[in-house]
Amino acid sequence: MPEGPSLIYLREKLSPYTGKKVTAAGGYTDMPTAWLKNKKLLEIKTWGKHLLLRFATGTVRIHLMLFGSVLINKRKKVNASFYLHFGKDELNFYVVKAQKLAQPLDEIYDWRTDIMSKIYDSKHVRKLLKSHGDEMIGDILLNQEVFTGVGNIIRNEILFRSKLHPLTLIKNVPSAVLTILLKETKKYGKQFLQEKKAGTFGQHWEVYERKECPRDTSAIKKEITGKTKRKTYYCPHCQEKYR
DNA sequence: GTGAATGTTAACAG
DNA sequence: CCTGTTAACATTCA
Repeated sequence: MPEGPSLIYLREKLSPYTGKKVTAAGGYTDMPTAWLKNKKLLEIKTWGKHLLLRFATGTVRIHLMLFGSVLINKRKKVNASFYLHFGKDELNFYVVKAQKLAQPLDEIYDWRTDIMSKIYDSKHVRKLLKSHGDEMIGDILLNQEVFTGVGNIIRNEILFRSKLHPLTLIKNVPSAVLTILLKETKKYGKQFLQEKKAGTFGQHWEVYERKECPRDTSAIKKEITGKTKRKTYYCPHCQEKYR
């Protein structure tokens, strides 16, 4: 479920509950839940892969990690790690991490790096990249402080679409290529969201889980690259490694 | 039945 | 202390 665009979609599905009052809250999460009773859900926000449920006295931050899921007015057989009831309606969160945030969200989060944010600022991201010159582009794309909301699928797809090799050092990425990458990040994020909504997600991957490069039919490589312990899919033929 | 996966981090080893 | 590895997560899919 979770990369930045999935969270936007989730927020949309939960939006009817903004302004509604919580009648019960619980779950096996470590987070205390008693404080939520009779509180009105004021706002739902996201920061990358964080779902933020804001109440007057604090915010619930939910992370779906790899296995998380959310059901509205439905239940699984297993217990929810967190749930909220709004009268007859219920939101059930499974295998999620929930945490209470006390501070105002603007003090915690920099919205400029969130690829799905209205105020996403690619110039700012470019500036952040300067201090990571000796790291590899494939690694930095999963750094949530820099590319907030990018996950492994987005990472692989935008590297391919930018014809950029994951092992390229950030300082060696030509400025024009970086511009393309930043543009593709935003663009593919939008496409990801549209496909989620349309139910066609996964049908248009160009490199992720593909065997063959759609540009030149050469073999796609699948291996752990860089420091991040995640599988990288790339075309060694058309994704250039700049030195 | 097995292994891998859209993620993160605490715990541990060296 | 710093750095890297591993396990864990009331999972789910091919």
